[in-house]
Amino acid sequence: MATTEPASADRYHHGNLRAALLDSALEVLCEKGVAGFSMREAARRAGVSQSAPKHHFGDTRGLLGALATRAYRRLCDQVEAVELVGRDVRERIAALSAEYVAFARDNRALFDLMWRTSQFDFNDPDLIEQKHRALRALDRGLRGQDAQLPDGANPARVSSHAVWSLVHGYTILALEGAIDGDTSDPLTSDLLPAMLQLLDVSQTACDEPR
Amino acid sequence: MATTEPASADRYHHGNLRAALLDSALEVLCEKGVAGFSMREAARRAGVSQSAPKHHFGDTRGLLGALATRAYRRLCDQVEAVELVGRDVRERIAALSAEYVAFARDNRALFDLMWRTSQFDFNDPDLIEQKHRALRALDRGLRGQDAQLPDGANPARVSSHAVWSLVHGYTILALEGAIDGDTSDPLTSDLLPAMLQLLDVSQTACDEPR
DNA sequence: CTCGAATCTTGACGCTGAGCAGTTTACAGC
DNA sequence: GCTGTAAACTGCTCAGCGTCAAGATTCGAG
Repeated sequence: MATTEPASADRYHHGNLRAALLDSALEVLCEKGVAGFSMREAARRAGVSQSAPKHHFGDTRGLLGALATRAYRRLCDQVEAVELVGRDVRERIAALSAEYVAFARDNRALFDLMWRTSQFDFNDPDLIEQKHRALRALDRGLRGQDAQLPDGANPARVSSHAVWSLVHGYTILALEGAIDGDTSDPLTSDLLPAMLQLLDVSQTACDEPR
Repeated sequence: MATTEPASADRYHHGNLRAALLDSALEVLCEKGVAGFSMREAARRAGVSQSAPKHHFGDTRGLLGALATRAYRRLCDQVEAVELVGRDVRERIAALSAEYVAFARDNRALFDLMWRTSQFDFNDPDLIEQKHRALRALDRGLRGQDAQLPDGANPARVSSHAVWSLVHGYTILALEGAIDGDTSDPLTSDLLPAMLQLLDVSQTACDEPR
């Protein structure tokens, strides 16, 4: 549980409470979902009093924010790991999409939390940075063939946003059961690849925006 | 407020409490969001005791479920209204997409609720029916040129699911601020149409599912 | 060693959802 | 018109929640 210290049970100062609380909070979040989350429960599982989290996270929103920060970091890491492997555009996009869906499936409550910005506030600079880092990594990885274009270039942006929107929408709808996709293994499920095939990522589009 | 009866303030039996509670609950939901929703508050605004809702909705999940049912019905009605007008495939899809985004923008808390199935249970047959009705209407409207195909036909399904996924994903990401799209007027904003243009809804796809 | 700052506990307040007993009303049968 | 039963609603109670204030304990710089 504790990362560095054994933290013998009866010490007044925990030593590594912030990390321990994040762990127990994640546990609670996964079990009970965003709606059923409770800060007291997280504190209880970390073996500290109910108001111990206050000093580290302020309030519940702060704790959830810290959890979301960690989630963005992990997603970004996984995305970046994939990105390096693939070479061909379609192949890379397919791999990234599968990774995205897999992340959502394996960290469902966390994935839920990430796109519910009303649950936490964005005063924490670390949160902002990690979120932007993840978004940039996704945008970079999901671009079409003109991936080398400077950041402001429109067509590539449209393309990556389209792919991301499609994958994100599919992820949610499939997990919610609105679409009959097989989320248990998005790699072998053929619905997402078939849909991506409909997206012409090679064309630059925007010739006539209307 | 009350739909049929004036319900003079001091009557023991409200007369139309179920509808009144749905109204006040919607009001609370819009103001406080899904997370800050409170059944007591809804009862308070309807002018009845805290436990009055129990008889009509059971518990909070039941109330939220009833709210979601109404939301599905409204979405379906709006979708069906659009569907009849457009004739050309792309034109119809564009109109439907704009309608979808507009609905989400104008009923944000409600839209949030609709895709959070963990918040309510699906024992209510009315809820199930309205949701299926809405999904079928969307699927019908968002199909490509082969819209006449029987329901089991795969390619049309893939096409409509792709469009829906893209629009749904865009809606969420744009509303969450992750994408710089203009949700204030999805009709004139050019991001969504540009993305839809990338989706080749005319081709039947699925030639090689891999 | 000392003293301030950081960390954690205890106790309290008002809020929430939920269950239970009781009160008031509507209504069908006579 | 009367009565009994079911429906609709109230009031009370309980446990759990987030948050705050005050106090106890420990750390660490000087």
